Amino acid sequence: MESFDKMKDPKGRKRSSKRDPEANKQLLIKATLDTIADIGVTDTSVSRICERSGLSRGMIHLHFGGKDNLLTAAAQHFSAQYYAEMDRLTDLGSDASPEDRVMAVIEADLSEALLNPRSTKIWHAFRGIASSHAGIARYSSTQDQKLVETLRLAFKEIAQENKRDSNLVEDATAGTLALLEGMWVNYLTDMQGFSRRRSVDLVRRFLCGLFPGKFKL
Amino acid sequence: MESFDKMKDPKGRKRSSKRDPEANKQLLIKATLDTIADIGVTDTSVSRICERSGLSRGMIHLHFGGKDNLLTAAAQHFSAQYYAEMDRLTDLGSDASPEDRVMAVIEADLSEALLNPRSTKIWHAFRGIASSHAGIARYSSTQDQKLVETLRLAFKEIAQENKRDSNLVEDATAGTLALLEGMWVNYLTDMQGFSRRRSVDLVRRFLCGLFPGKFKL
DNA sequence: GTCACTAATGGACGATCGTCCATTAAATGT
DNA sequence: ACATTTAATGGACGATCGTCCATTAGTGAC
Repeated sequence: MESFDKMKDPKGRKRSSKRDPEANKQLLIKATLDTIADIGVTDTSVSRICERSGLSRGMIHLHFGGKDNLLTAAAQHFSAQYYAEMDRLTDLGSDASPEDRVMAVIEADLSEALLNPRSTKIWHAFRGIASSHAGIARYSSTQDQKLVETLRLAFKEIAQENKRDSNLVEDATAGTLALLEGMWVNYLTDMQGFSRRRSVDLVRRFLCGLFPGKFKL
Repeated sequence: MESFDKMKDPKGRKRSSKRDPEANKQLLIKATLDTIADIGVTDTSVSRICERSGLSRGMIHLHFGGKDNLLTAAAQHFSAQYYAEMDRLTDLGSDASPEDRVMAVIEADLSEALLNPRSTKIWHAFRGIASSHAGIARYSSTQDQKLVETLRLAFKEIAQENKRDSNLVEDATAGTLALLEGMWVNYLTDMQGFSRRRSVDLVRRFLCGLFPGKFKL
């Protein structure tokens, strides 16, 4: 009747036709994020998530111990995926100029890979409930330490050439992240009228003002 | 037994001891916003709102026709209140310099009157569900036409003195609003570590870079 | 093939959701 | 004073919520 071929894992072992707890956990997380992006957190219920994932209603309690934990896991997954993609997109050679490294972060953050309808909706949905959901709050901050450090270091290199007061580096870092936040909001509010190129240029222009001579054009 | 004095309206007529539909509508809106700030949109139910307002459960359907409409009305009220307060705080004399007018907007937006735990939580809660709630979406945009126009006009006056390309005014306007958005997010994320003065100075510094010689110190 | 074990199912459960309405209470008109 | 109108109440209603568990099904060991 049917071929009983076992689907092979990348690692070659384990992984049969049915029964794959880890895959199902990922499937539930995916379904959760898709549902949030589609109909909003408010209407995202256990039933709806299971319905979308094609799994049974008991799975959430089985694998995550409840809806709240699934939501937290989804937020964590989403955050990790964002920063992983950010890393991938900003992997310049180690000899890249600090300006280029800063601009790489900006362009990555505003690229379609990171800034798209799905991610913006999810991001703001999580942020909106973060203050009443401790688990999610941990993953709804832009203050990823590594990314902040990347910017801070780059700005430091730029600043010490034309030495200025110490706050410049901190202000440039915080200001850049704040500007990017604002761009995401603009995108969420009006996706049609949003222009990635114009947004990149706007941030660049602000940085050009902060570091005269740098970030030109 | 009891004095039957009618409480007098400012207008002197109408307004008795009980039965005040308009006041109850406002009470419900207030209770809705307080509940959202307190326990989040997700847990804000009809019962909880009524419980907080001290009114009966039937009132919402009676006065607003349903929860959704109440939420929309609350978003509208919140937005209107924000802009009214913004107006009040930026009511400089008509001879104020454009720089002062811009800085007034920035300082108002970051003042405790507008930026406080309650307003930030409500604001982001509404924004989070805006994309799945058409009624709320209309009131969760920073793009209040009047405020944008205020900034645009001020930047125009500044720009034409040291004439530059046409995009400068638009970029300064959009960038300022984006920076302020980012500051609100910073505040929501870390209220303890947030400094109003430093945030104002950060925005000023970016503008100083954009308009050399202006916005100094 | 049998057994032990774990993944997965889907329905039962009480709680709560939002809506609606018959009833009561207050204000107004005559 | 009484009738009319409108505000306000609070419980009934079915639907859906999230949790939990008895049961079934798939897997690996022997």
